[in-house]
Amino acid sequence: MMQLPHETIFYLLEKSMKRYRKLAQQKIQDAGFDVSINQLILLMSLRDRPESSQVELAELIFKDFASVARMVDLLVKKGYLKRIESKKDRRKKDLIPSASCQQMLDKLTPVIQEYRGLALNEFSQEEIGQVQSFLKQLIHNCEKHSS
Amino acid sequence: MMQLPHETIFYLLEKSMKRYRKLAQQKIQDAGFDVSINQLILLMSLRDRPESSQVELAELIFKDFASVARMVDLLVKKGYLKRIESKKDRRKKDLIPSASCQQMLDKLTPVIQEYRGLALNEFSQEEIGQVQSFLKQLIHNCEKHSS
DNA sequence: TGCAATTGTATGATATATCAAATATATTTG
DNA sequence: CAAATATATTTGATATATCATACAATTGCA
Repeated sequence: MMQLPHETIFYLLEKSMKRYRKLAQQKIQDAGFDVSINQLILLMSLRDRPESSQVELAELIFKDFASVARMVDLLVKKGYLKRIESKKDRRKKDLIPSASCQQMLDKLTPVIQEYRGLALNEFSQEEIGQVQSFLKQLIHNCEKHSS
Repeated sequence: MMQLPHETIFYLLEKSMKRYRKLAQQKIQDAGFDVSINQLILLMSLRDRPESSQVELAELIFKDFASVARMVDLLVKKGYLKRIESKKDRRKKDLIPSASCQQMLDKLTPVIQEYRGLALNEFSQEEIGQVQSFLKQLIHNCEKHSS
């Protein structure tokens, strides 16, 4: 007897991510900004580690190199990033945030804190910590059994 | 002071889903089948509720109507489903699994149980239950604050 | 009954995910 | 140093996600 997909914890994981992303996207949009959560995460990660290559960014945000390359394309088109050939390693491109990018990130800080808080409302640090441990173990299990 | 994206629980959620899907997809492929996990979940849900409309399927698997319509397209092309105009409600299409679909689902049953088991290895029912409660509350929180 | 609102599906547009392959540059190694 | 290998990015192809729109059929209600 097999559990149906929607009865398993995996579908709750998926559903919770989707609901969270929906909330986040809506709050970002309500605040008047034209970035997706994915793009925002990329920009925040880059702000934290300005030297990151696209490969490093991809690892940091669990995305494929190809996805990152295309997200950077879009962010360049939107005027939030510049791609400049690196002098140290000419395979690489330095990713330079524009002034409008910085402004946007600053203005979005309270928005991000708001939706994170709404999602995690009423949870204790202990609870969150327990779930985090669980997820880390789950990730470890999956990685152990897939190349 | 704001946590960086990759320090939050949301990124562990995202990462764990990706790792799990990767494991599952690989096991399905190793078993010699040409469906994605998404397609498999759709087919399993449909097997459980053969009368489902595409709208109901979409709700069941947390996907958009448009996604489901396109997934059904692909499954029809692959020969796993037939779309037949419903007699009761001519807006609807009845989704009829082919014999090869049934066979595939039967053969995949142990595969699915295997990768679920690998991912959840060493967790107790209590732990899983706690995480499920957490996720349900998280989903509820997000839904409460987004339309 | 007849029209308005709703429902089920399909499609278009764009963003992202994933795999594979191409290209350019760097690094290693014989 | 030259050739093999590795790394960083880009691009192509296809699947999926999301929003919007379109259209047909159904339902609800005046």
